[in-house]
Amino acid sequence: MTTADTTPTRLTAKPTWLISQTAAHAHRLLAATFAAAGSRGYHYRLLAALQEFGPASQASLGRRSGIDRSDVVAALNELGGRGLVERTPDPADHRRNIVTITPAGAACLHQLESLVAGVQDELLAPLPPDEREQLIRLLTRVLAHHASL
Amino acid sequence: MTTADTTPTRLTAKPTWLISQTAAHAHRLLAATFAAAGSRGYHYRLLAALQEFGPASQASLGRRSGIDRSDVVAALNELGGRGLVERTPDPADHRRNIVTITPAGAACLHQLESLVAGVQDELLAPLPPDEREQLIRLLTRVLAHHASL
DNA sequence: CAGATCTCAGCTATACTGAAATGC
DNA sequence: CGCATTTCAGTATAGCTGAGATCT
Repeated sequence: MTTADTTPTRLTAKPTWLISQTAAHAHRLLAATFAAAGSRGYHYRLLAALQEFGPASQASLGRRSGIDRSDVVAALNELGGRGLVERTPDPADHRRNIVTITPAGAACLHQLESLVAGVQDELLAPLPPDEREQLIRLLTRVLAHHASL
Repeated sequence: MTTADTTPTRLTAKPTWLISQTAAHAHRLLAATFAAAGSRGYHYRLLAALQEFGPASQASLGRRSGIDRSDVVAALNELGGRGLVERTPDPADHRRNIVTITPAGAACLHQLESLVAGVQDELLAPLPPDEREQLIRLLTRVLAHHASL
């Protein structure tokens, strides 16, 4: 019993199991990649949102990148400490901070972007291009359905 | 800025994002379902492995259900406290415990099983049967590839 | 001896809740 | 007033690591 143990088909046949296990694997790949670059997933997501839509409030950033308001604070503290973003009070609405990506932040994002692209390729290695597209379309539809409740 | 904020296409186009977000949603559904039944994911996985393969050592259980040796201990403590499993020393190998599912454990698993089936249906609601099969096959292949390294 | 097993203590990332302070 | 924003403190799960004690 020191070697192979089989996983119950009750589990392996279930979509939730397949998705969770695949996500866990993706997370391992991403976490290792980000850690090697001194970052983590939240950093990449926030920088990407800033680059694509420009300066924004923290609440808006959180909604765009799917990160809780509470975790946005901590992640921005880390990014700010590394000089990758800047936080300035919004003169038009004193409740808000306006978060801006710095040139160093854009450079960091650029580097992370190519690393992340490599992970996509590694994760979907066993699938040819057309089946990768199929998988992407199916997952997109599942997500869209649950987002538009 | 109080309402809709769009997610960057840089993120939404990436398989790792789609899979992680779908997994997060699946996890929310499962966690809520398990919590309502006074259990959690690890409990279901362990009970399923016990039912499908019969009594086993903790190490073997962990390998079958993909749970770390360390977490198996805690989860079995909880299951044991509720009388759903029994832990007895293995007379043939004094390092091991033999874990057995009790009738109460089997009943609990039966109940969880139908709840979990409902979650599968809810998660894949937007997909017709043939596309559900497609998604299952694609994910199975991805997982198989990374398992057989 | 090497190696497997069980247990405990602790860690990280993700995701989330509640509440306070402030401002619109 | 209700509501949005930022912040902090705390919770829970999943997935780990390291170490010790015990046994094959």
